[in-house]
Amino acid sequence: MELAQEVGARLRRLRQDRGLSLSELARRSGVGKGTLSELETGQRNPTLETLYALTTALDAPLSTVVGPAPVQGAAVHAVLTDRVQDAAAVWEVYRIRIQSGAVQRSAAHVPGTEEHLLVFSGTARVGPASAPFEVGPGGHARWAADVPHLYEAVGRDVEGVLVVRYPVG
Amino acid sequence: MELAQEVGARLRRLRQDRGLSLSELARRSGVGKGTLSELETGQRNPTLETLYALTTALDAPLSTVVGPAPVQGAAVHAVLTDRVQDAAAVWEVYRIRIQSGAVQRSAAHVPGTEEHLLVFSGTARVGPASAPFEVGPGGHARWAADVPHLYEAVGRDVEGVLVVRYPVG
DNA sequence: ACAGAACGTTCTGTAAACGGAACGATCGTG
DNA sequence: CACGATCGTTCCGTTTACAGAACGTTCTGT
Repeated sequence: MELAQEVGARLRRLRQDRGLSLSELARRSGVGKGTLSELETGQRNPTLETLYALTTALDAPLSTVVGPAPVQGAAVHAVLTDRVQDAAAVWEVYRIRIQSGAVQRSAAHVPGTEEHLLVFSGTARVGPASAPFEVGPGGHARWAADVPHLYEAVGRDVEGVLVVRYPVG
Repeated sequence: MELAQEVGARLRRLRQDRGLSLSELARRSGVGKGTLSELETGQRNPTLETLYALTTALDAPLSTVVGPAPVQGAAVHAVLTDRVQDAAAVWEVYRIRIQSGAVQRSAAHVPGTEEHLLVFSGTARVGPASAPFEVGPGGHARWAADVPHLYEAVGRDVEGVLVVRYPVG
């Protein structure tokens, strides 16, 4: 998808999630109504100032509209917030939400891959498919991800941070 | 600092870190040399397309130039990558680097505050000032931060993720 | 059914972001 | 010392992102 279209779609979604009309957001942000309409439909290439005015009025960080796209699975919704590489390994940090009512299974990753989960809220059932374990709010789990593993929310949805480490190469 | 100036300064720094001349980056990114010069000095309000062309040529995510500013302390360098709030608490996720050769001390935070550290590389000495402990690569530590605590790198610099949880109010 | 208001889109004139050319400054190199 | 190459800045004509007006459409209330 075209960059401007992607950003426009995210803006529109963000605005609608907050129940704002296009006219109302235009008023609050000081951005022209016409400008906003064309931005949301991907017909314009916004300036930094305009994006900033809009995300501020929407009470969202700029990264919400320009950041990487979320990864969506059966029960897992994740967005990459950081990525670090050193001589031996790559670390990827995801903001993760596990939705209750479904189980997400993941195949084995490259040998040496390891995952960490830090739970903010809810209780998760994660780890190797053969022996998963539960982690509650404030808890931490670590498991080898070079075997099949799964993610599941026990009861309410789970919010947290997932860190994946895999060897470089 | 003005937004355009802040972004300009980050672009300049990013380019210089890679040892590129302004002319060379202009050539690689397809962005006009004059445009780039004025951007870096904060005299222009870049469009999304221009920012994208530049960060792509610099092999950096867009968030590097539009993301939040780093927090710098005696030994700790941290940037906030995410912030989540629910009914009971606020969670802040930081990419953290602890530089060796200095100890960073932190006063007690609000009661109920808790910190987690996930170490990517290096060995950290962290936790309550009265009883710190060591965490190596791939390790995880958790401590109460409502008492004085400290951060220190043992040997080489430490890279990792720091998560701070504090009660809402 | 008809006002009136609010919605999102399209139009219009202006300000400014763009690429590229011209410029002086600072290098190495013969 | 020239000479050419490359640096970053300033200038210029074109393109386009902007704010605001004008527009057709969809509600809501009397």
